[in-house]
Parts: sequence; structure tokens; C-alpha cells
Amino acid sequence: MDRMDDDAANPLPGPRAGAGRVTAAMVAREAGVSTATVSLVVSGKAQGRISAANREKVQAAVERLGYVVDTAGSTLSKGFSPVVVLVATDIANPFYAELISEARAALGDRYELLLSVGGPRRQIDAASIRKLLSLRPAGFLIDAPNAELVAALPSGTRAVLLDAPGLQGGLPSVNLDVADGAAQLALHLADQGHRRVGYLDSTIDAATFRVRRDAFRDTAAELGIEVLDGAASLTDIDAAAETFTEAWPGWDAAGVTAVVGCTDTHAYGVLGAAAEAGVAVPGRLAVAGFDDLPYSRHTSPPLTSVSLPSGELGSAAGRTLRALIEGGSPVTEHVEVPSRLVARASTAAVQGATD
Amino acid sequence: MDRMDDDAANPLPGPRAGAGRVTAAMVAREAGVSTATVSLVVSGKAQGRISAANREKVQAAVERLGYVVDTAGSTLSKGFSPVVVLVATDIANPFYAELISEARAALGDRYELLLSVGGPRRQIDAASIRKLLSLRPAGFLIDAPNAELVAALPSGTRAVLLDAPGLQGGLPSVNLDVADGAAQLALHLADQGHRRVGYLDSTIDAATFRVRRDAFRDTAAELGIEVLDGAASLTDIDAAAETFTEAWPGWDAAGVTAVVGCTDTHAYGVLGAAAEAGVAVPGRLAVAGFDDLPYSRHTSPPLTSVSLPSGELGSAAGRTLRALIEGGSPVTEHVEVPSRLVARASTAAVQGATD
DNA sequence: CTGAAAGCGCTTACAG
DNA sequence: CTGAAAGCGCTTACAG
Repeated sequence: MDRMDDDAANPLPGPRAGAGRVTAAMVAREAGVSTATVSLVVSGKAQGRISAANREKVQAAVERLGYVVDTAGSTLSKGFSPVVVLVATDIANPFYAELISEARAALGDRYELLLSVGGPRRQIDAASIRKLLSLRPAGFLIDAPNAELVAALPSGTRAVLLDAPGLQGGLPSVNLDVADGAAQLALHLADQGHRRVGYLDSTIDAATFRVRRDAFRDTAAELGIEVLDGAASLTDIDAAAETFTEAWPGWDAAGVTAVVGCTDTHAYGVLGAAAEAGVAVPGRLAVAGFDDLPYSRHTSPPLTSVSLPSGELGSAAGRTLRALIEGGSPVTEHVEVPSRLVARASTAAVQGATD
Repeated sequence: MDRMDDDAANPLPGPRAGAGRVTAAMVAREAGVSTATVSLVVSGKAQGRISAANREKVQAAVERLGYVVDTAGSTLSKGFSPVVVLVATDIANPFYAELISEARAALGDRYELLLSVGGPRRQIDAASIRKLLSLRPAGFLIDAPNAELVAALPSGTRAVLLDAPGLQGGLPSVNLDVADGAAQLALHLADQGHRRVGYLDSTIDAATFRVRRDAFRDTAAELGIEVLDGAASLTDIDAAAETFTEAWPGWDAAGVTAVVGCTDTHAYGVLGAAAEAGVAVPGRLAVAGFDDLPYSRHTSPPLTSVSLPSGELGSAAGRTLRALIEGGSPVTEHVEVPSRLVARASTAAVQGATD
């Protein structure tokens, strides 16, 4: 805006770009001090090291020139950048929206959030970790990993695991108590008299999905419910609908009266496919999911779901990572965020809604 | 995994971190060549400059040591990093999920996507741009900006604008034809006989929302429809529901028979609040939105919406930016992605669904 | 309290 | 075809 006006002569950054860039050396010259002094002042380490007079001169020069510390230079020198990498396999799930913005907020202004979008078909492996490591990130936030991914992290990597039940491996973690939520759901379905339940799993290999399924199945078994699993799809309404449509005839024949999706998005697919097939929900079939997305109160019928507070997860993870980075100490904290069943009309005993 | 085992002695990276890091110098030593040769080979510039023998030696050494070029070093030297910054105000909107992953895919393996999450209350300004610029990004992807944000970009910045109708300002852009979609929606509502329509706008200041509203209002006016605007909320179901609830008595009194939300999420809020208030949709009130999110086919009733293909938007933007970065030439391309009305039951003339 | 200098890891003219 | 060397911008002991 300001001093870029006459730069237009060279709008295409040449090989050694940097036109228009204000460096610490320029600030030093402007303030009549050394670059060491500039660095100390700008990084807030001037306390008792730089005279008030010089501090002010530097600050004024910084202001005047619009100086911002260059990340490449400081990263090279300090050994780590201000970037925090969030590794998530499946950000298509709206579950991540709030997680991301809360993590961002908890991290504070000193860090930038880099999203490493694996994509459902391209799970993060050791090679991608190595590539990310070359960015010298200040830390990692790793959501819903599997054991392989955790093993690929070099020891000493500053990382916080999110929603990684059973995978701590010496790293701080923030977990959702999905097992408890799954058990609550099994209990709820047992209460409604269901005896055979279909389970629509994820095709993504992550510990959290395994725990959801196993905890549900185990509690269900104790309550005399048989769980039919084996069906799985991506976190995608249409894929889930298709998978349900394929599984339904078999489940129907087996006497299934309820279907649980491993995410709400899976459950939406079931809801849609059931409507299409003329299977009344909850009259003929009860449906439930995990996440309790904002949409789930508004589906038809409103969806019963295990509430997983993604915002809290992101926020706790951001805070923990920041403590890890700034404290420097080997914080091995394990936060557990509770989950809780939200019963709505999609699993109501009769046609009347409970919601 | 490999050579980190005995690093455990110093798990907390000291001041001059880098323990366990493989550098080009180490590769050079291993291969018996200079770092210049390593750099040339690794960056694929060996063609006709490095002997086949040396090329192979370097490749073998890289393999053996697990060398990855350090970003900080190469950024400092080249002037730009492999990071592409996506600036988006409101990633809570599921609209972004597909946009992000498609943009990521189009960018290819050479770039990382950094998400700059402004958050609805913290819009990106000149200072944040300066901070992002200090990362020396290879380029910017800027979604739904306002004029101020575009003006804050120093000339010469490699950037592609997304969904920024009327804001090109010399930058390549990928736009959704939201005006056309808005006009189609107005036409559709006129067809159904509506004469007074409430418009639920966004509180976010972005050109795309202004264009949606104005295009809708203008076409509606030509068709003899009066549009009542002034209501606005964030892209949040509950906030939208609340805003609708406040606006409804006035709109009702004024004879409003249809409400348009500037996003589907706004429309979901209207749907929820209308159900709560016992206002029949579409019987008493027609409802429509913009985005055509995957959920919109599954709301009750299914939502009429102007389809905005976010995946295409992200993919086209990623491709354009890549061309801009790699071509180096001043590409000033303007891609326009069409939008199209998807009519569903929420605006059906009678109680029967069209879907 | 302050500055000169080394060093972080890379890339790229340059000289051979 | 190859290597020695300069330089990108910063931070941090170190000497004063």
C-alpha cells in the first residue's frame, strides 16, 4: 500500500526476489543501531539489554518502514518456524471446521496453522511426514491418526495427538471419550428394544473409528444386542447412502431394526437412502451417528448422535501444543473431553419425536 | 524412524536445534561431490549439467540418508517458499471443505497449503497480509475478499482471487456466476407467484454477498417482486435461526411468502426456526439458499438452492495459481464457473415436492 | 548496553 | 561437467 507504489517497474519477482522487502538491516540503518539490537527489540528480548532510547528508535523505525521479521531467516537461525501443521485425513467432515478455528485461536497470534490435507485416499505416511518436517514446524497437531503415522514421527517431534484413543506413545494427547459415548448409544438402543443393529463404519484407517465400533459392539453384546458390521464408506453422504443401500437387504433379512453410522455424515446417508427406499425412520428403522454436527438437529427426523465437541478438542489441543512449544518441558498431558449421547427423534421408540 | 533412535538423549531441541537433520552437506560428503551438485540433482536441474555417474551417486546418497531439502534454507536462497496461503474468512461453512481439497490437489505435490483462518470476527487486514507475506509464500489463494483486502496486496504478489465478483484489480480470478444464479432464483420465485421476499444476508463484508443480494433484488424488481432486506447473520445455523425469528413478525405482517438465505447454512437456520414457529414450509413460506451443500438434498423439506460448485472453484484456482507461479508470466486469467438453480421441495408451489 | 561476526542450509552465478 | 564462494535474513554467543 505504502512504499510499494514505485515497485511496479519490476512486478515479476526476479530470480533473487525480495523487491520491496524491508529487512532488519534497513531498520538498523534507519534507527542508527546494529541488526542485533533490532532483533532483540523486535523479538521482545530487549528487557534489561537495550537502552530505552535505542528501543524507541528501533520501534519508531519499525513502524515507519513497516518491518516484519522474515520467517525464512529466523527459521534458519532459530531452527524452527512459526508454523504449526495440522494433519487431518478427512477435512471434508464439517467436524473439522470448528476444530480448526478453535485450534487456531488457542495457538495465538505467534503461530500460523498449516493444513496438511491428506485426503481420504492419500493417508499421511512417513515420507509426507519427512516433507512436512522440512518446513521446520514449531509443532504438529495430528488428528485421528493410526499407529503407523504415530510411529513415523521422529522422537523429539513436538506434537499433540487429537482423537487418537490408545495411541499416546509418549506424546501429549487430547482425546474424545468416544468409547463412553458409544456405550451410551448402545444402552439407549437397548432401552428402545433393539436386538440387531447394523454398523456403518469408515473406510479410513484411524484408531478413533475402531474404538467407536468396538466399544459399541462390546457394550451392545453385554446388553444382548447383536451388531452386524462389515459395511464401510468414506465420510460422504452419497457414498454412505450407497453403502447402506447395498447392505440393507441383508440387514433387513437378518432383522436389523437400527443402524449406527460412525459419523453423522454416514448417518445422513442412511437417512437419505432409507427415505428413498421407503424405510420409515424411526418407525421401521432407528438411525444414529457420531459427531452431533450442527445439521443433526435439523435433519428429518432429527438425528440421534453421540456429541463430540470438536471445538473443545481443537482448543485443548492448541493450548497443549503451545505449552509444549513455549514451556519447552516434556509436557505429557492427556486431556480427555467427554462425549455424550443426544437422543432425538431418529431413534424414538414410536413415531412421536422425543425432541 | 531410522537414525533417530539415539537422539533420545536430547529430546528437547536445544537453542540451535537440528539434531538428526540430514543436510545437503552430509549428502555431498556421502556421495563425494559438492553441495552445488547435490542441489542441482535434487532440484531436477541436473539435465546436461551433471554427469550421469554423479547424478546416480547423489541419488543413492539421498536415498540412503533420507534427505529432504530444508525449506528455510531454500526459501531464503530462492526468495519464496513452497507454501501457498489460502485466505478465507469463514471456513466454518462446509462450502470450503471441497474447495480446499480440490485446490490442494490442483496445486500438486510441490506446494503446501497454509490456511489463514481469519474467522468471521477477525477479517484479514493489511497487517495480517504483511505477516503472511513474511512467510514468503509462493502464492495466495484469496476467497471472498472485499475491496480493502485486495487493495492491501502489494503489487507483484502472486495471487488468485476466488469468488470475488467485480474485484479483479489486475489479478487473475476464478469467479462463480452468483449473479446469474441469483437471477434464476428470482425468476423461479416469481413463477411460483411470490410477490414479497425476505432476504437473509451475511454479516461478513465480502463482494460475493453483495452481488448475490443486489442481483437477486434487481431481477426480482423487474419481475414485480419486492425484496425486504436488512436482516443479516453469520454463517451459522443458530445465528441465522435467531435472526429469522426476529425478522419474521415484521416480514409476516408485510406479506412475505418466501425467504432467501445468502448461503444454505442461513437457509437451514430459517428452516429450523420456521418449523419451531409452526410456519409451514413450503405451504406458508418458501425457503431457498446459495451453495447447494451436500446436506441440502436431505433437509426437511429438501432445500432449493443456487448450486455453487466449490470443488471446481478450488480446482480452477489451484491450477491458475500454479500456472502463475511456474509460468512466471503475468497470467491474468479470469475463469467463470457457472451457477445454476436446483429447485427442490422447499419452494414448491403446493405441498407436493418437486424433488 | 552494544556491535561485529559466525552460522543456520540452501541456490546460483562464476571460474575453471 | 564441477566446486569454491557469496549471499539470502535472521539470531545469538561473544567481546568489549
